[in-house]
Amino acid sequence: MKVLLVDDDATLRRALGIGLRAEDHEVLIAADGRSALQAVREDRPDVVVLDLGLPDVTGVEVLRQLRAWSTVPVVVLSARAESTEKVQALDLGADDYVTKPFGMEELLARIRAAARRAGSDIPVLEAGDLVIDLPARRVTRRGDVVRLTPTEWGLLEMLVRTPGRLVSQRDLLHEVWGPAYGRETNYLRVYVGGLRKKLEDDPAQPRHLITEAGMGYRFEI
Amino acid sequence: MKVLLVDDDATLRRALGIGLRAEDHEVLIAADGRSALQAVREDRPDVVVLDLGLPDVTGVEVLRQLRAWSTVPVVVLSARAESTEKVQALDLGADDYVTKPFGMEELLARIRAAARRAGSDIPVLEAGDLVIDLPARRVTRRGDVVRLTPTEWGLLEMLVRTPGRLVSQRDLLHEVWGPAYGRETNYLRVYVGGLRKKLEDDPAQPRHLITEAGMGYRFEI
DNA sequence: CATCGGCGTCAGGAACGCGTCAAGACCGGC
DNA sequence: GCCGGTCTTGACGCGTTCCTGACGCCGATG
Repeated sequence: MKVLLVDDDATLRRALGIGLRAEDHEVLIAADGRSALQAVREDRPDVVVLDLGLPDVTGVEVLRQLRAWSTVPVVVLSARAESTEKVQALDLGADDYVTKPFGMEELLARIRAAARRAGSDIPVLEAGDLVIDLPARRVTRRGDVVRLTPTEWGLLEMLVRTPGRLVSQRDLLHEVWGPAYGRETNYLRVYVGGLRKKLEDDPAQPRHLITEAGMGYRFEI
Repeated sequence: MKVLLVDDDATLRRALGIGLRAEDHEVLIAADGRSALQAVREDRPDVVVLDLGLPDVTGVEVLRQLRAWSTVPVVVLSARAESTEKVQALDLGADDYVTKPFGMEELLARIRAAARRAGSDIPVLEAGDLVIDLPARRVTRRGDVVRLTPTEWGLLEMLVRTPGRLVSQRDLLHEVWGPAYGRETNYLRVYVGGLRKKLEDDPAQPRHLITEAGMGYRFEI
C-alpha cells in the first residue's frame, strides 16, 4: 500500500516512515503542501497522512484543494485538540483526526482503517452494458467476457478508479508505463483505441472512454 | 482442517491452539486484522476464529472486509454480550458468536459446527462435466474419478475457491510452492498444462482453466 | 485559405509470455 | 537397493502483446 506522509518535522517523518515500512507499506514523503498536492496527483497514494502544521500553506487549505478532485483517504495529525479545527478538518473530508501526542500503534491502526474503508468502495462498476469487476479483474459486456491485455487493464483500471473524472495523459502514462514515459502520448492513443474497440458499441462515437483533447481521458458511466 | 485464529491475546491463542491441534487441525495465527485478512487470502483456511477486540481495526471491520470476497465460515469471540454488537456481527455474516468466558469444549464444538455447515454449503462445484469436491479432495469427470497429484490439487483448489476470479501468478506460486518461488512461472505453465490434460475436453482449447497472459489464471465454471 | 497540433487508425516487426515435451532429480514404499 | 510416481528444469516453437512510425482527419489558429 502506498502512503503519502505530509509533515515538515523530519523526526516525525522518520519515525512514522519506519513504522509504515515495517508493515510493508510504500512510503512517499512531502514536506510542504505544494509538493503534497503534486505527489497525490502524480503518484496516487492509497492513503495520505497530513500534518496540519505546515510551513507554506495551512494543512486545512491542502485538504480543501485535495478534496476538489480526489477522494483519497486522509488521516489528519494535529498538535491541537481544539474542537473547531477538528470539526473543520472532518467537514472538509478528512477521514480521521489524530491529536498529538499519539501512540504509533494507534496511528498505524487509523491509517489501516482509513485505507480499508476507502478500498471497499466500488467492488464492481456497472456502466451501461458493461460490468467492470476490478478485484476479479474481469469485464463483461452484455454478459460476454471481454479479454484485456495487462496494459489495457492498467489503463482501464486507472480511468475507472475515478469514474467521470478527468485523468491527465501524464498521470496515465506515469501509472501504466512508468515515470520515464512522460510524453509518449502515442501509447495512449493506441491503447485507448484498442479499449474502445473492445468495450464500445461504436468505437468512433465512444460513450464511456471520452477524450479531452490536450488534457487526458475520462471514463463516463 | 485449517483453522485461522485471530486474536491479540497470546495466552488465549496458545490455549486454543493446543485444543485445536489436539483435534488434528492445522492452526494458523494472526494477531491483528491486517494479517488476518492477508492470511485468509493467502492460506485459505477452512474456518476463521475471530476475536472482536483487536488492536488495529475492529473485528467487525475485518469481518466486513472479509465478506466482500470470501465465504469462509467465521466464529466470532467477544468479551461483550451486548446484543447490538452481536447482531451486527451476525448481520455481517459471522456464522456463530461466542461470548467470553467460554469453555474450550464449547468453542471447539462451535468451530466444528461452523465448518460442517459451511462444508455442506458448497460441498461440490459443478462445472460442465466436472464435479469438484473440495472437502473430499475429489474430482470426477463424467462420473470417472480423476487422479491428481498433490501439487495439481493445490493449484486447482486455489483457483476453484474463487470461481471466475483472476488469481495472480504471484499468489498461486506463493500458495502452492511457497513465498520463495516468486517468479518461477514455468511451474505454473507445466502444472496448468497437466491439469488441462486431465480436466479439459480439449486441452488446447480450455473452457475452465483460462490463461490471462501476463497476469494469471482463472477457473471458469 | 494554408498551416499546425492533436487525435485515431493501421500494420509491420520485435519482444515477451505461454504450452509442450522430455530428461533427470527426488522421494516414497517395498 | 529397486521401482513407481512426482517434481524440477531447460529448451523449443508459437501465438500474443507491445512498440513504433506513417498516414489521414479534424478543429484551431493566423
